[in-house]
Amino acid sequence: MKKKVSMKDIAQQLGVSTALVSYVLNDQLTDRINKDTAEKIKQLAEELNYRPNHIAKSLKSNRTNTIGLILADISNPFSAHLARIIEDEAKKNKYSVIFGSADENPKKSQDLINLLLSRQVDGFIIAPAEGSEKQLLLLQKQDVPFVLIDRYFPGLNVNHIAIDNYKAAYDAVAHLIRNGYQEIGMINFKTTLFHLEERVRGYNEALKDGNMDVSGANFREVNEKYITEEVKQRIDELLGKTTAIDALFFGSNNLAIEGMAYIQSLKIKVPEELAIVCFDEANAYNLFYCPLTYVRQPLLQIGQKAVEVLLASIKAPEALEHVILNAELVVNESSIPRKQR
Amino acid sequence: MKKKVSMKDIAQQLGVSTALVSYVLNDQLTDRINKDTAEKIKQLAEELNYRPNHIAKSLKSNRTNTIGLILADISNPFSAHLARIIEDEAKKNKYSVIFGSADENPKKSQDLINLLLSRQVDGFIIAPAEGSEKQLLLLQKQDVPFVLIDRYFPGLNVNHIAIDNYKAAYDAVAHLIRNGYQEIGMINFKTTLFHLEERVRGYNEALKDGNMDVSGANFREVNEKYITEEVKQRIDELLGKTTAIDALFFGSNNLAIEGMAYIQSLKIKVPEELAIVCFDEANAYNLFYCPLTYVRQPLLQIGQKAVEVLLASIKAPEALEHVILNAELVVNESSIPRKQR
DNA sequence: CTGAAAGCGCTTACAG
DNA sequence: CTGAAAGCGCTTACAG
Repeated sequence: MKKKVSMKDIAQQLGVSTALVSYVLNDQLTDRINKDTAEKIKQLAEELNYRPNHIAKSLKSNRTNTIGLILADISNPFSAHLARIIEDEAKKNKYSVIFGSADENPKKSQDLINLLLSRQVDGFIIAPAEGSEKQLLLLQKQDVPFVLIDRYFPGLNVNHIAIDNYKAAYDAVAHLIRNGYQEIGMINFKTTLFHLEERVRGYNEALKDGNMDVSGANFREVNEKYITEEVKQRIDELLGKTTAIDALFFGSNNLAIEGMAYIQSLKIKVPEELAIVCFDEANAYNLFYCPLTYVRQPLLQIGQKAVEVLLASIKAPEALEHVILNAELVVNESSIPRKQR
Repeated sequence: MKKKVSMKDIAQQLGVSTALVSYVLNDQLTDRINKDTAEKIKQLAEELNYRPNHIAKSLKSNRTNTIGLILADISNPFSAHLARIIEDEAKKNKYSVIFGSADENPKKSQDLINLLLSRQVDGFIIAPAEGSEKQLLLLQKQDVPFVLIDRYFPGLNVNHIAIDNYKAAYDAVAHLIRNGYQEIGMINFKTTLFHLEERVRGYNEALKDGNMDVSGANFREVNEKYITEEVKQRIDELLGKTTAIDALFFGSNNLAIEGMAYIQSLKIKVPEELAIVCFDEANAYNLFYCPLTYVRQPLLQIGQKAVEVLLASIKAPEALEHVILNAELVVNESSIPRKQR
C-alpha cells in the first residue's frame, strides 16, 4: 500500500501544527479556532483524501471501538443471523466486529479470546462453549466487559441475554398434549449446557403436568459429532418402541433439519403418523411438505440487546444484566389436533 | 478495564530497558542476549499475564494482520459458509477478520470500505455489490490489496476467485436436455452482475446446442427485493404457458429455496411433472421430498484461495490472479431421465 | 550483551 | 487563536 496521508502531511503543507489539524478535523475547540484556517485544513484533508488512522487513535484512547464476537459456528444459520444483527447494531454505534468460531471447543474459545484481547477489542459477545466457565471467570477478573448470548451458566454472575428455554419447551410440549398427542418424544443434544438442559426440564415438566409418562422412555440424546447418524438411530428407536411416539419435539434447529430429512426419507406422514415441533427457525422448514410448528427465538432482540448491554458495560462495568426473553411458538400444520385427523 | 501490563512494567520491575524486553519476548537477537535475563523476562511476563498490544505493534509496522471481509449478507448460508472458511484460513495465517454486510448496496459497500480502511485492515476480500466498480477501481488506485470472490467485473483487472458460471449453467441445462426434457425454464435475478449473466448465457447456449427454443420464452427474471412474491409469479407464468415447462433451473440458492417452497405448496410432483436443478447447496434441500440436483460450488477452495491470493497480494502487490474454479453438478432424483418415468 | 533514543499517527493539557 | 511537547506501547537502528 502507498503511504497514507497523515495529519502531519496536512500540517506541513499548510504550515500549521498537527495539534491544530487534529482539533479541526475532530471538530473540537471550534469556537477558538480561526474559521479560515479551519476551512483550509478541512479542504486540504478532503483533497488529499485523508483518512484518520484509527490505530493511532486507539493507542491514545485505549479504545478500539471493536467488539469481539465468538460463536460456536458462524456457518450455522442461527449464529449467522445473530452475527448479522450484531454487526448491524454495532455499526449503528460506530463499532466494528471481529469474529471467530469456537466450534464448541473451550481450547479454541480460549485461543480466540486471547487473540482478540491482544487486538484490544473493547469487549466480547460470546455464545459460550461447554466447559468455558473458567475462561469467562478469568475475563471477569480482568475486568473485560462481555455478554453471553443464547447460552449461559447459572453459576456465573455475568451479563447474559437468552430466552426462557424452560418455558419455551414447556409451551411446545404442552401444546402437543393439548392437541391430544399421547407419546411425545424429544431428541436433544447430549450436553451439560444449561440452555439445552432447560429445554429437557420443560419437556419433562409439561409431561408431568399432563399426567404422562415421565420415565424418559421417549427421550433421546445425540452426540453432536455424529449428529446425522445418531439422529437417525434415535428416531428409529422412538418409532420402533412397542408404544411408538406419535409426536416428536426437536431440541434445536440442527437436530430438526437432520431429523426432518430422515423422516422425509422414511415417507412418514406428518402430522398423521407423527406430529412435529422444532426448536428455532430455518428457511429449510418451508421445503418440507407439511408446514412445521416451531419455537421462534427473538433473534433481533437478542442481538440488539447484546450490543446494548455490552456497550453499557464498557462504559460502566459495574451493573450486570441478566436478560431473559420469551420465545414464541409458531403453530403450523405439523402439530394440529390429533382428533381432527 | 484494568490497566494492562506493558513492556515498560516488566522492564521497570526488572531494571532493564524495554528494548531488551521487546527482543526477548519476540525471540529476536537470541544469540546476543544473556540467557538468565531472557529467562527472567519471560517468567515475569508469564507471571504478570503480559499480552502484547497489537495496536502499538500495528502503529509501528503499519500492518494489522486483519482482513476486511465484505459480503452481501452474512446471514445468507452461502456467505456464512464462506465467511467461516475465510476466518479459519485467516486464523491459520495469524490474520483476523472484520466483516460487514453491504446488502447489494454500493453506498453501504463504500461506507464499509472507508470504515475498514480507517481501521487499517491490510486488505479486503469482497463479494462486490452491483455497481461497485468505481470504488474497487479507487481501491486499486490507492494500492490497497483486495480480492473479489464469487462475483467479478470482466472489465476490472483485479484479483478474483470465482467459478466458471457459464460452464456450470451449461452443464446443468445440458444434463436436463440429455435426460429428455423439452421445455426447460430458468429463473434468475434481474441483474447486471456478470456471474449471474454468465449463468443465463450458459443456459441459452445449452438450449441452442440442444436445438431447442432460444426465444427466451422459458426464461424469467426476479427482482431481488420482492423475491418471494415474484418467484411465485414467475413459476405460475412458466407453468401456465400453452407449452408448460417440464424442467426448471434456478439461478441461485435463494431463488431455489423460495421456488421449491412454492412448488411444494402447489403439490407439483418432482420430477414427474417438473424436473429441478438448483444452483448452490443448501441443507434445506434435504427436507424436500425429492432429492434435488444442484450445482455445487467449491466453497472451501474459493475461501482458501481467496485468503492465499490476498496474503500474496499484500506481500507483493504486482501480480494479479484470476482464478476460475469448476463447479460440480450433483445429480439427484429431481432430474432423472424423462423416459424412465 | 544492553540501553538511550527516535518514531509510528494521533490527542491533549499547557503555555503563550 | 495556535504551537511545542509529552505520551499511548511498541520496534529497531545505533552506539557502546
